[in-house]
Amino acid sequence: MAVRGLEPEPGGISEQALSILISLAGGPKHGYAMIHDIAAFSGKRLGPGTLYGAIARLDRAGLIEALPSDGRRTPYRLTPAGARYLQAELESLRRVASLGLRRLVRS
Amino acid sequence: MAVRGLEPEPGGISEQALSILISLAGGPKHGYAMIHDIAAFSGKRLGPGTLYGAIARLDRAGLIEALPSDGRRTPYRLTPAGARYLQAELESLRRVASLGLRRLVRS
DNA sequence: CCAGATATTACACGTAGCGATATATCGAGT
DNA sequence: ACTCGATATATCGCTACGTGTAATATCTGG
Repeated sequence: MAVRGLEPEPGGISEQALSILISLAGGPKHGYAMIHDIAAFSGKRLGPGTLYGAIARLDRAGLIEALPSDGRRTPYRLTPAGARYLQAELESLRRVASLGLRRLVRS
Repeated sequence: MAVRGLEPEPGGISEQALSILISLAGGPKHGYAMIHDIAAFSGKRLGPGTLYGAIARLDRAGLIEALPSDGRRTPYRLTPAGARYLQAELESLRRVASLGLRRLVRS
């Protein structure tokens, strides 16, 4: 990661936290719904510890924010800063992944 | 990460460890050379603690292996398992990054 | 021959990731 | 109405990863 302290920049965020942002890019969701969404598009199922821990950190970092809760569910959505951050991160990721794949075919 | 225990699969690996694999996909390198290569293609400079820690874990996991050292430098290369793992990981990553970007433009 | 780049090792700290566990509520079936 | 499984979140503790820093040694250029 890190979202160390408060800034979204320094070391990047973990793949798990990134999954949360991607999930929220598809529209506001509460935690449990993210688990299913993320499992659907990435095949990886986050445990509750990972999920709610990461949500709390992303919230603190200002990349996501809570919407009014109905008591049982607390939905979250991307903040504008979160959307900007996610886009930059994904573009960089896609670039690096493509580079790696090009290197692999050569060898 | 993880490379938890020994298996390459369970939770995926960190972005830093992935950078090492990508760097080695471009040919065998010793640690210090990886730092420069990774900085060149990703813009992120790994500290020695991060780098050599991750190298040790990847070696233990069987994704990379050491080549004969000249005493001062110890080069590493991808193992076949490491190459297979890297390819699967990068393809999945590129898929997910593209999905995230598609979701972003819609909103 | 001296300074800076190269190259690696070791150590300690903070914290993220994760499983396990606990708790409570909702919906479907009987 | 009752039960069972799915839904939904909170919390705790362990492991180990990422990181900076410092120490060490060697090679190279001026």
